[in-house]
Amino acid sequence: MTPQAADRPDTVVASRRSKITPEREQEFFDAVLEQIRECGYDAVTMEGVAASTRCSKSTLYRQWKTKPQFVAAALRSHRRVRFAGIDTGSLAEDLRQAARAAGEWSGKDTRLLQALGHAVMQDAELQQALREALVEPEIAALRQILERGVARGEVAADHPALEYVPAQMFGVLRVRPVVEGEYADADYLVRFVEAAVLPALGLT
Amino acid sequence: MTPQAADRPDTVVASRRSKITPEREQEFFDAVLEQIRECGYDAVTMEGVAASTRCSKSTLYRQWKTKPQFVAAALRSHRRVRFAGIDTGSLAEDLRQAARAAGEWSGKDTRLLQALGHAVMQDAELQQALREALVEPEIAALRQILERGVARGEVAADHPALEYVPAQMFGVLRVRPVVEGEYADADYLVRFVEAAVLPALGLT
DNA sequence: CTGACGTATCGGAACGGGAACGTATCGATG
DNA sequence: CATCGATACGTTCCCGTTCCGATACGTCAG
Repeated sequence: MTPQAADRPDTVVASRRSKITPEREQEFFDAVLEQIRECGYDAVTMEGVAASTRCSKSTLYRQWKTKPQFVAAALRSHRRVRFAGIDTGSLAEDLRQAARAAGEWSGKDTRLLQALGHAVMQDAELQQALREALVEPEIAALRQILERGVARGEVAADHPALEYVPAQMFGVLRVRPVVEGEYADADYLVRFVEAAVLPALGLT
Repeated sequence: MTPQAADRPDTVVASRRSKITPEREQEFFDAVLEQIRECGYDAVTMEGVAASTRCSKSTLYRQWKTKPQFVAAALRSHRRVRFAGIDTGSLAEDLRQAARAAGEWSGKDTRLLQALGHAVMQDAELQQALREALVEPEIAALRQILERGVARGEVAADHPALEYVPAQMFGVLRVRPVVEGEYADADYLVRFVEAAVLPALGLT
């Protein structure tokens, strides 16, 4: 169960009949995600991605059988946890930092989530890829922050507001564009945390 | 600037060479909105709407020039304020009632908002129709509830949590399906109001 | 180590198939 | 006699496939 040269034969063993370097692959992924953000999932075309990356449709279809699979692969490559590594020793400060981190999110991934929000209901693989890439890691990281606060005794483990914190953060993030017409930036989110989240948790 | 019979000549002046009664028209609107909820905006077809209402495509295109205009008309006909008429004399109770009202929202209009969320970025008329039909009236009604609470002295007019209440309500409403995998029902929203919103406003 | 050769992959382009928009025709009907 | 429903049509668009020449990688002889 410890394949070393077997599963990644490219860099060392070389050969690699595919001439697509990981960097090149990432260009494809970046391009399709960008087009999704701009035009929505349905409006994205393989031709468009091919054109914008100056590759051919054949190349894309050689690597991924179908458009949803291609998009799902792009999403999986996108997995990154932005709330990770936040641990200041204070729950209030952790949440402020999380808000700040989420603010940089704002434009890019919020639009992605928005654009894929409904397309996801049609394709199970897409659904799972989206959750695993953008939603669950962040939620889990946020819950960890809260649990550490509970462990330090800053909040009671059964405090009723606890369970709503992740939904609140993501909710405000996603909904401000609709309600106020502009994306939620770091400032807005930090103010929100201080005005609503912390007081609800009893952290003054 | 006060055309009365001119812009709505149908009901009273009647006759109207169009044989489409307002009830029939509403059937078209209901059908297209339902299909949008199920399949998303892009996947909705005029043929599908025609089939499901047993009318012909020609009939639809005689009344509305294009698909976005048709959908926009359907949205405009959908305008209904669900938070209106809430006035119990207590801010906390008003907010609980609003949460309950929003819970019935949940399935139908949340899915609609989700499905149109990105299509709206392409067509300005759609954008405006969606905001006027589903978003602004509810926000305005919610703000009125808050203002009455301020007027009664239940909350300070400059309480920092005030401005975030609408975004919080809508945010949690829209995001719970993504975070927890199920729609936000009335119970969930009322618990949320009591656990998070009211404490943040200092209403115990 | 070097240089030529075979071959698999690449990019380009064209193609078939299908779906949906929007138009047009036509008979039926009230 | 205008409007309805049905149907067929032209157009456009995109998915996914296929073919072809060009290119560059990997290999091996010298």
